[in-house]
Amino acid sequence: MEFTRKFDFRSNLIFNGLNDAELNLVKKVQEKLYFNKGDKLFYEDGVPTGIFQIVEGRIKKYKTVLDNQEQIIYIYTKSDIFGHHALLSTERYQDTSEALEDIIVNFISKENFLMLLDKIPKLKDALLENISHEFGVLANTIAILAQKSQNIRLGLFLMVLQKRFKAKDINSKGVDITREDLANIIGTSRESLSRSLNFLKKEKLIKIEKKIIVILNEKLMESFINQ
Amino acid sequence: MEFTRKFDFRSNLIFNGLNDAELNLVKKVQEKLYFNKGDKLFYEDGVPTGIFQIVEGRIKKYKTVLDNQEQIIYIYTKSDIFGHHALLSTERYQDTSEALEDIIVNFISKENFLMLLDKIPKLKDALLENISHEFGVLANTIAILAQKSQNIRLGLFLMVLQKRFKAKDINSKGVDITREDLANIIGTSRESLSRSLNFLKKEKLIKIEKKIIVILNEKLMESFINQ
DNA sequence: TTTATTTATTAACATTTGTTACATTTGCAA
DNA sequence: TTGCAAATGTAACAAATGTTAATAAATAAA
Repeated sequence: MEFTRKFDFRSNLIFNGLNDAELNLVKKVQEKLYFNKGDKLFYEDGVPTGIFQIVEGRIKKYKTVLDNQEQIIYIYTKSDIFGHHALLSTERYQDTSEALEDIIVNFISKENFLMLLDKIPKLKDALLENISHEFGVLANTIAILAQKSQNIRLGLFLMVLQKRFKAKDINSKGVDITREDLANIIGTSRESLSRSLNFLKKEKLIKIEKKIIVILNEKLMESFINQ
Repeated sequence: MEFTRKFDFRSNLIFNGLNDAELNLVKKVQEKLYFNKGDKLFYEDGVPTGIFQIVEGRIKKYKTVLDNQEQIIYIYTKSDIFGHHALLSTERYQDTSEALEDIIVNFISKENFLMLLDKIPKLKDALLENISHEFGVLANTIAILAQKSQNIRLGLFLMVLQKRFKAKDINSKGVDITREDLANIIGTSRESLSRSLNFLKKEKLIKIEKKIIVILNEKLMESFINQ
């Protein structure tokens, strides 16, 4: 399977198969919401309120471990849909989602979303397909986190993020993300992450300009990751 | 949320809401299959053939990383259902499933399963609920693997496995699993796992009898995990 | 601008984990 | 049983990562 697909949720495709009438139904119940950088759209253990689709900006979804540790599960970008898992599992939110910058999202309340599921049968199929795919993405993530060294984990997630950011934002110059967040993606500390960034720089696999990390040669990086 | 539930797929509940007529439909298309220890029920990258429910025995589901590394994603036990993700995501199998002992499974072919989905609408809802829940389980797993030390990872997965094995098998005396498999669950080497097992023994959190690992005091182990 | 505050980097040292090599135990077949 | 092969355990050393503390750079506030 293609590299990107193995680590990408592709949740933006959920509404893809709908016809115009069905899309109008969706649009009718969407509510545009604005959040500031650092705002939390929902909290771990909170009661699910609805689902979100990003119009502009990025959010991080993370789990808190013992109050002082944070593990980022995914960085969502423009057009991605999230928050549906908790709704469909009839459990509480399993994670927290927080805006990485000022963002705009389309919100659909739980009641409206369940109504849509009722009126548009193929939506259920699309969701089944999407969540099953996302399950595979998390399984891939587990394998990488558990089996790979820090340098390789970093290289891999930098590839994933650069491709994702460039696909969603024509102006993206590379991976612009705080070191703290990047450390919480690959499961290490800020200090130790710095060391790994230095290693990749020394190997001429990346450069850093104004804190933005740029992969210099994707082919080389891929062979580094697969070593 | 309850400790066990956070790490348990609960896939055995998928057929739970069905009435007698619907259950009969399911039974009619189930085919009993026998596998020997070490047999593989399906392979990573293989075309999905159908779904499986364990009648007797256990299987491990794992991903292969670069031919020489193996990451176990889950240990399935009696009554668990698996193999549905690949079918629903319309992708290839994302992992390999292998019998840990001689096993019996009920198999439902892809065609029959899709027929069941068509004839029993609530089955789709049950699957949506289950896979959404499983998504949360994998997210929890990621957080533990990425954020916790080896000793704590070991303690936690021993708890999860002991509870799972005892719930499904009245005769279970503890965690009976090869060291290689246990290492591939917590993401370490056999040698290093030995060291961690020794540590837990020294702390009087476990004992090992005839290779079977037994947690001596679940309360104590829980507070160790949450330190 | 200047200053304050946050964020990032670096270095030194401690701890954990990986690796290699070998010893021991266990399970199974002859 | 006996002997062999596989699985498990141990020890010593190497490498990777965690941690603490100090410095530097970038950003926000005055």
